[in-house]
Amino acid sequence: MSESPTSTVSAIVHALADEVSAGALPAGARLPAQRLADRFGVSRFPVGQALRVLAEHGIVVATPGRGFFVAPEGRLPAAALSGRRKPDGLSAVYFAMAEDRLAGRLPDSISGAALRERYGLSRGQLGQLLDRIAAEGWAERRPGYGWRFSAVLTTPDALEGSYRLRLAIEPASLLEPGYRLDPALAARCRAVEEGMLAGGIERASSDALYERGVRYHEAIVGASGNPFMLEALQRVNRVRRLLVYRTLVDRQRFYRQAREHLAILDLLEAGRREEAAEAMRAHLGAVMESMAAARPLLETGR
Amino acid sequence: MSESPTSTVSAIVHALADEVSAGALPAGARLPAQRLADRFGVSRFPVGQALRVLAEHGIVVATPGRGFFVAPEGRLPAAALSGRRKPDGLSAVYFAMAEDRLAGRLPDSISGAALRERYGLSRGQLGQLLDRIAAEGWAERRPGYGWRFSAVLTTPDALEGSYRLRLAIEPASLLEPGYRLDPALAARCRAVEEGMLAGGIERASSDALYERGVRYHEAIVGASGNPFMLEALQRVNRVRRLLVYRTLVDRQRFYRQAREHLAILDLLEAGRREEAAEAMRAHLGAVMESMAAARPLLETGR
DNA sequence: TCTTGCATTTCAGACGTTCAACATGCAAGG
DNA sequence: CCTTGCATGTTGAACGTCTGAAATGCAAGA
Repeated sequence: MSESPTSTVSAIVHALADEVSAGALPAGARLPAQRLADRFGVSRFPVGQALRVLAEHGIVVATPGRGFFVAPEGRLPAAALSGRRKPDGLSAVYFAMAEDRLAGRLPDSISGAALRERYGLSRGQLGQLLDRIAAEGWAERRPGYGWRFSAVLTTPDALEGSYRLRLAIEPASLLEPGYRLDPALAARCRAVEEGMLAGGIERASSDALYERGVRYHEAIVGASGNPFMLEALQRVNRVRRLLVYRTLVDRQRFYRQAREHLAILDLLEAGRREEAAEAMRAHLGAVMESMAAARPLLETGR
Repeated sequence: MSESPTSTVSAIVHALADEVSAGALPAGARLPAQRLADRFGVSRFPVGQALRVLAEHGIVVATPGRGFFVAPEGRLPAAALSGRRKPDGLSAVYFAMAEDRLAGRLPDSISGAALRERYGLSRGQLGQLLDRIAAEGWAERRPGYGWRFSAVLTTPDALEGSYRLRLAIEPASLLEPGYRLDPALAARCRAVEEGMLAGGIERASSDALYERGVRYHEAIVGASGNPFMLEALQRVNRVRRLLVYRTLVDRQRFYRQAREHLAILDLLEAGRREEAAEAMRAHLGAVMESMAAARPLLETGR
């Protein structure tokens, strides 16, 4: 606990905690470092560190000289650890910047030095951040010095445009030859949606609701096996998050969305893909309409 | 001529050379540095350098103390300069790397140091390159060290998948509300296509043919005003270039393409967008079929 | 033989420095 | 008055160094 785990190590820690917590790794299961290393695509070194961290939390037990095993009473601490991932520090700045920008607190044009000053970033951090933002399309380098924020995202049309792209891609993805929705994945999606209907919508933060929707749609489109379609959707979703932050969410409409998500899953699992595509079209159209109703909120600013 | 022009300066040089060559800037026109600087969004400094370069080429004349003017006989050297842009050094490595990868000369997994060694790159250069490649989706950082090339692009399906994304996006873009094709842009597109039919197809390199097609489609989709659709198309086109390099082009089919391009322009300018969308669908479908016929070539490797 | 634990080697990111390129203010001239 | 030319201040990218982290090889033990 004294050490601050690096990204790789903590990723492994959380992945294993998840599996123990979910019961995928039963108590007493052996955990050979080499096996785990292969699975995560890393060497045994960070795996060993991760196991030591897990041992400190009582999730696994170390038998000196013989290896690591899942602790008999490991599921509880695993569940505790599984929840709280440390938030990326840079992401916080990213959202702060997006918020500042959308609220009009950042000028159209600004130098990198000014941004570093404002957000307290090092050179490298600012570089990463702005590269990411530039890739998402809401800022670009100016010739010469500095950066220019593009006006695209501040217009109310932007959100609508993002939905129209989804309307073009998502139904089409369901009709891709070779479409195959993994049953296990479908079951997980179904469980999430049903959990939402059974009270989850009230409990979840609006951030979590957005995440859930994104994951559902990306899973459905990803099953098409067309990486270009999936990537286009992922990109538009990353930007859409910024826009959605500024709309008030009507929690009621998430019930309808969840039911529609389930209906689409039903159709897909029954192999009725044309109907599923039509349902997806209707679903997105409905979401778009309910969004258009909330549109005045966008224009008033914060 | 002795100096090696920086990117900003050479961009201005070529932009001005283009305008002089096209006759947009008539002989004797005055070229105030401040005006040009505002137009390009930079300061007077690089503009002054660019003007000096143009003076060396005889495209403009400097009247000491009074400023720069387009040279009476400036159009010829301008046309000469307008053609040959200096190719980005990093781009050459990029294509070499793509070529090596698609030909199987690069392993699935490789460390950054090995890549730097192989292509003679500095740390920063390799970073830029791999970030770009990662953004395009054909390589990704491995946890730990090194990079992993994704298998996606080496499969023959990839090219087909890229067309199916375009098939979803492009016709839809023509039906976007607010679609407006700038008449001047339409005229330029038309001129290019007609030039192609009138012998341009035989003269152009296959690289130029690809460029021409991309520009046409991106112009058409860009007129939708939906930045998400345009960006999705641009991204898929960047990757598609790599795949197309490995297919043999049948020059004959470009005649048919050019005619279809013109027919779509006709429909758009007549405001018959639904029909244009349908024609675009048919056009892409035809291209995809002719590509499928060439598919065995992809599988044999170089 | 397979495993862990340790030591060595390799690697890439962070940091600070240097330098070329750009912005800007000012003086001089048409 | 507007323009150019020059001098000064600012910015960001390239380079080299350094440090922490990961890969790898090897020995010991179950």
